[in-house]
Amino acid sequence: MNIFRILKKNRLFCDFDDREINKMFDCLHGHIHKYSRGRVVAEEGQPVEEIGIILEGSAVKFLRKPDGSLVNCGELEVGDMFGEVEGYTREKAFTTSVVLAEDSTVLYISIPSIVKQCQNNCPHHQKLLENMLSCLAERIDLMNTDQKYLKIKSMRGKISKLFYDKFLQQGTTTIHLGFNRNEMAEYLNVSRPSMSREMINMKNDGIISYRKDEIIIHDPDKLKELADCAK
Amino acid sequence: MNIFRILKKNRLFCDFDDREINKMFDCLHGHIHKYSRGRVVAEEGQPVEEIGIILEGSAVKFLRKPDGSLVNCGELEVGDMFGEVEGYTREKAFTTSVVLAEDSTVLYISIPSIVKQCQNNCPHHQKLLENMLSCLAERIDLMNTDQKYLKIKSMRGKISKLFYDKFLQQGTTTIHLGFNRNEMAEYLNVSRPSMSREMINMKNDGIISYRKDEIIIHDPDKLKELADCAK
DNA sequence: ATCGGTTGGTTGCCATAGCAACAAAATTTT
DNA sequence: AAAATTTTGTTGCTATGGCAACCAACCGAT
Repeated sequence: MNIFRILKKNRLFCDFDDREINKMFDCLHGHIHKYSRGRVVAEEGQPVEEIGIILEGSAVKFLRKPDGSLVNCGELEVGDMFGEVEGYTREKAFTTSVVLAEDSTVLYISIPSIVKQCQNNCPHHQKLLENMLSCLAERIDLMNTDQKYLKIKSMRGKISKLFYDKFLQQGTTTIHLGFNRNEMAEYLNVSRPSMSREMINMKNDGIISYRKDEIIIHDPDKLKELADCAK
Repeated sequence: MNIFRILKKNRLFCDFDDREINKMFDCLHGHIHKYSRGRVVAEEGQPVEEIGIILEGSAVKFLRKPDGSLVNCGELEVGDMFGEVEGYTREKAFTTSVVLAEDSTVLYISIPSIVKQCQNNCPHHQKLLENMLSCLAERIDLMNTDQKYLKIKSMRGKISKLFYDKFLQQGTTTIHLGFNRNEMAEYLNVSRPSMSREMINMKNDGIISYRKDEIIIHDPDKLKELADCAK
């Protein structure tokens, strides 16, 4: 495990070199824990003490519904963190529980030490701070995007906007989703059969064709129009 | 206009006293502009130079759709700010346009100076920083809430969750919405007639009754159940 | 090759919510 | 107070999408 390589996947540390990260370790009161699969490392409603970063393994975020059932509401992979949002709210309480999906290693760093003046007068500290702000700001950006899909009412609109956005991102008429059908349906908050049905319609209309994860866009203009006028 | 009183409505400055705010004015390169109604103070896609805070007047946020039409996507009142999210993303570009709805006064503050070490070694600076982090973190929290409503598929589920949340917030079985029907329908992303129809059904089922902005909850348990099992 | 397991495709039926259109209050303006 | 405007209630019709259920294809392991 190369901890530096892992941390550079994280928005907080992405633009630091190994020496700099090493130096900051102390200021941030970094410490590492190993856990086995199934361990609950964050409990919904409980106070957030530190920010956790997954170094090895993976985790699932859960929301506890009042009837006691758990709803999966996201995954954490290597390099992902938890507690970095709740840690800076007034409540400072976890809004989800985090359960390790496999044996995992977690790095913890102190929340206040990111904003506090560094005693060692470490010049990287300010950069870290900027990264934390970016991290939150960009998350807001991302959530705005997600909301757009949710707000579109028609199936064709949702699908078109998703495909068109991928088209713009990837720049080719053959796009890769990075979703299987179930995940895509869940992301768009629709049922898989209904989504499938509409994809067939769009295929029949000559707008797209597809095979598994690969979508071929035959009529980008039409797709754009559908994506744009979708409310 | 009491600028201090206004600024204290803002999450950034809410826990400072007048003297402290005054002192920070320089560090933040604060400067004030007056504009007349209709002035575009932020243009979607353009770089964010500073954070703006409305001191007098109000503004509307717009998204420009590709066909050129503008979609209202939020209002700014006295004490609200704009650019505080985009200013900390990598792109540093406005994601919406901000147009003043009346003659207005705007206070601008510098974006980097919030994270930079204060030359005057101003002790309040760190507090400000924490507030900025809170501001973003709490926004994420809020957006998570909004998303919950959007993800619920049934009309009754949406309505029930909204009312039940208000019930928990306000602590009384008679709640005030702070929405008219149009706004409520827009917030829930549904059509007003359909929403109205379902509210009538719920009234007939003896769960609620209402008159304008005032909702009386007759059966909180039932409402809770509906809100909870809503997917 | 055969067997489970997963993923994707397909269908019919039905409840739901959108929409248009109008009616009735209620509130603001004159 | 009357008029105008906004807000809310009401309705019928229809398109849409959820759901259950099933089939087909694919994939990795024995």
